[in-house]
Amino acid sequence: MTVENPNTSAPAPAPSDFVRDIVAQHVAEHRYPRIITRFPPEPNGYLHIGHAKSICLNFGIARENGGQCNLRFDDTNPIKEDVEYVASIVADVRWLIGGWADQCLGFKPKGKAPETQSVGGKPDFYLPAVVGRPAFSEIRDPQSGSALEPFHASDYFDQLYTYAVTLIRQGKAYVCDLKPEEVESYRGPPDRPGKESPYRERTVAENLDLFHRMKMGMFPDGARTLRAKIDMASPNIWLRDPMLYRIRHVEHHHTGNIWCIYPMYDFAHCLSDYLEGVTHSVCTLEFEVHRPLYDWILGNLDLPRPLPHQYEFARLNVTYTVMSKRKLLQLVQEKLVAGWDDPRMPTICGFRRRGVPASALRRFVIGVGVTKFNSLTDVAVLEHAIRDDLNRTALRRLAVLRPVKVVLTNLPAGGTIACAAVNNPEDAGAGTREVPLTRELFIESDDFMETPPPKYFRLRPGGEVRLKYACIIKCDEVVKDATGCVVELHCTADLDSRTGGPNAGRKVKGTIHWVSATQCVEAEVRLYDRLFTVAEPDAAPASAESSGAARGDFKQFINPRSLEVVTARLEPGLAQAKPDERYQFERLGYFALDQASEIPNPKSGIRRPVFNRTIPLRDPWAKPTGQK
RNA sequence: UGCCCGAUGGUGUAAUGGUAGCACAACGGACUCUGAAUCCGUUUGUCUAGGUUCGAGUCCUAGUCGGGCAGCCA
Repeated sequence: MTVENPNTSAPAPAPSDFVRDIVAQHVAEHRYPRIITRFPPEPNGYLHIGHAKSICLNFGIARENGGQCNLRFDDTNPIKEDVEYVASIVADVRWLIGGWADQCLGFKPKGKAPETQSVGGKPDFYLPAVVGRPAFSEIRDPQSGSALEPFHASDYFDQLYTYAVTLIRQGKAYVCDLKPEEVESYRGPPDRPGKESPYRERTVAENLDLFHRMKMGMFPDGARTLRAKIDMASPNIWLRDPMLYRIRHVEHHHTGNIWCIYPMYDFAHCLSDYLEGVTHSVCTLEFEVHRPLYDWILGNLDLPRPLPHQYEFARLNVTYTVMSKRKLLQLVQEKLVAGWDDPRMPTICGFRRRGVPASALRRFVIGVGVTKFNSLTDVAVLEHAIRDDLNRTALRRLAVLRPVKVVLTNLPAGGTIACAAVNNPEDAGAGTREVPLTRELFIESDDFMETPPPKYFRLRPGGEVRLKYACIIKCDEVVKDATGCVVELHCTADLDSRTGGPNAGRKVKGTIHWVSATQCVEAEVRLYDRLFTVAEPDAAPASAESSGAARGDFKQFINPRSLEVVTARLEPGLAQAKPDERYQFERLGYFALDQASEIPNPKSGIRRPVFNRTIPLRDPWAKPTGQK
C-alpha cells in the first residue's frame, strides 16, 4: 500500500466510503457544476478529534473533487454561544487542513450578505465563497486583498426571515401561542398522533402581523413561536409542526441586538446550505430523523437553484477518552485538566499542544473510515498513526528523564570527546550532529539494575553496555549513600569500541542513551498518559461499592497518573529547540516544546524549556508480558 | 412503546451476486549502536432463521441485539 511519505511525496490512496460514492456518482452524472460541502460548528465549545473526522470528510470530499468547503458558524442560539470559541475554531480548522486542503477553504468577503438575484424569473438569494489559501496571520482574499471571514448562519437572518414570511404567505407556517409545556403535550408520544395547536388555523394576515410583531420585540421570551404546518400525526416527531423561530431577547455575539427572534437549527441549516450553494450537507447520525424536515423546508419554498441534500455518518468514538462537549467543558470548568488545550484533552488544540502533527491526526481520522455504524475505535490506532508520522519526521536527540550519575574513571576530568550522532535514521538528508562525551554522565535510572531479572540487557554490576553513538562501558563499582540508594556508578570506557574506532563492531547486548553531566541543559518534561483508566469512561458502570451518586460518572475514572512532571537533562543542542520541531528522545518517546509555558529557572533566571511528551515509544519490555 | 438507522476477527474497515481482504491489536521469529523502526510468519470474522439464485457478507421476509429521535439545543 502507498503511504503519504513526506520524503517521497507518494500520495495516500484516495479514501472510499459511502458518502464519497454518492458524490462520485453525482460528479459522473454532472448533477452539480461544482461540489460544495461545509463544516458547520456551533461556536459553543472547542473542536475535538470527532470534529476532525467531520473536517477531514468535508474538506476531503472538496479537495478530491476540485470543489470547496465552507467554514460556517451555526450560530442561531445566542445564549449558548460566544466569540471566545469562534477564534479557536478558525485556528483549529486552519491548522488541521493547512497544506492539505486549505486551497478548498471557502470564506466570504467580510460583512457581505447574500445577494438578491433572479434565477429563471424567480427571486433568489445567493452568497458565493472566496476560495483559496488566506494568509494565516490576517485573513484576506489572495486575489483582491480584501478582508475575508468565515460564513455565519447569523449573516442570513434577513433572508431567513423573508423565507419564513414566504411560508406564512403560503399557509405553511403559523404563529403559535402555546406554552412550552403545552407544546410538549400537544406533540404527543411517538406511538400516538399528536394534537393540533388551537392556533394552527390562524389567517395568513394574522400570522404575518404576529410574526412581524415578534420580530419587533413586542412579546416576551417564550410567549410565541413560529411553527411549520406539516402533520401532527406523523410518526416522525420532527414533522409534527416543528418550531421555526423562537423569541429570545438576548444579544447575539455576531449580530448584536438587532434581533430578538432567532431561527431554529432545522430552519436555518438547510437554508444556509442553499444560500451558499452547498451540494452535499454531511452531518452525523442524530440528524437522520431531521432529514425529512430539511427536505420539506427547501421543497416548500420554490427555490430556483439546485437543492442541497443531507447525508449522515457515524460520529467518532475513541477508547480511554470522552468526546461530548458537555463533558469536556466539565473537565475544564472543574479544573480537572489545565484548560481546553491541556495535552491530555482530545481537543484539536490539545493534540496540537501535545506535539501531534496535523498530518497524523488527519491520517488517523481518514483511516478509521466513514460508515453509519456506531463504532468505538481503539486509541491504539491513533497512537500508531502518531508514532508512524513522528518516526519518519522527528529529530533524534539524547535526553535522560530520571538521571543516575556515571563516572568514566579512565577519562580525564576536563576532556570532551565529540561523538557524531545521526539526526534521523529514517531520513538520510537530516545529517548528523555532535554530542559531547565527558568523564561524568547521566544515564537513565531504568538502565541500571543491581540485581536484574533474566533477559535484562542493560547495565548491571560488572556488566557492559554501549552508550549510543559513543562507546562500550563496563560497570566496575556501585556507589551508594547511607540509605543504600545508588548515587553513582563508576565505569571504564572502552575507547577502542567508539563509533568508527577499531573495535566499533564489538557487540554487547544493550545500547543505552546518555547525556554529559557537565554539558547538558535542564528542562521540565511533562509526561502525559491517557486521561482515563477505563476504555469507556462514558459507559463503564460504577463499581458495586460506589454510591448511587457516582454511578455512571465518567470523572471517577480519571487517571490520577495522567501527568507526571520531571526535571530532565538534555543534550546541549536542545537549548535551541524550535517550537515547530518534533524530537524523539531516543529510547523514550516523542517530545515537543511546550509553546504555552516558559518556566524561568529560579536560580539562574535563565528560561528553562518545557517539553511535552507527545507519545512514548512502544516498549514491550515495560509490559508484564515482556518480562518473561 | 411508534418511527428511523445499523450489525463482517479483540477493534475499525473493504469486498457494489462470483476465492472474505486490509489496518490496528495480540502472539512467534529475523534484524538491530533506539527492547523503537523494519522484515517474515501465526491466531481470530459475515447476528439468527427462512426465502430468491447455479451461486448470498451482499437481494427479500421475520426475529435478535445495538444506536438515534419525543429542547422554544445543535
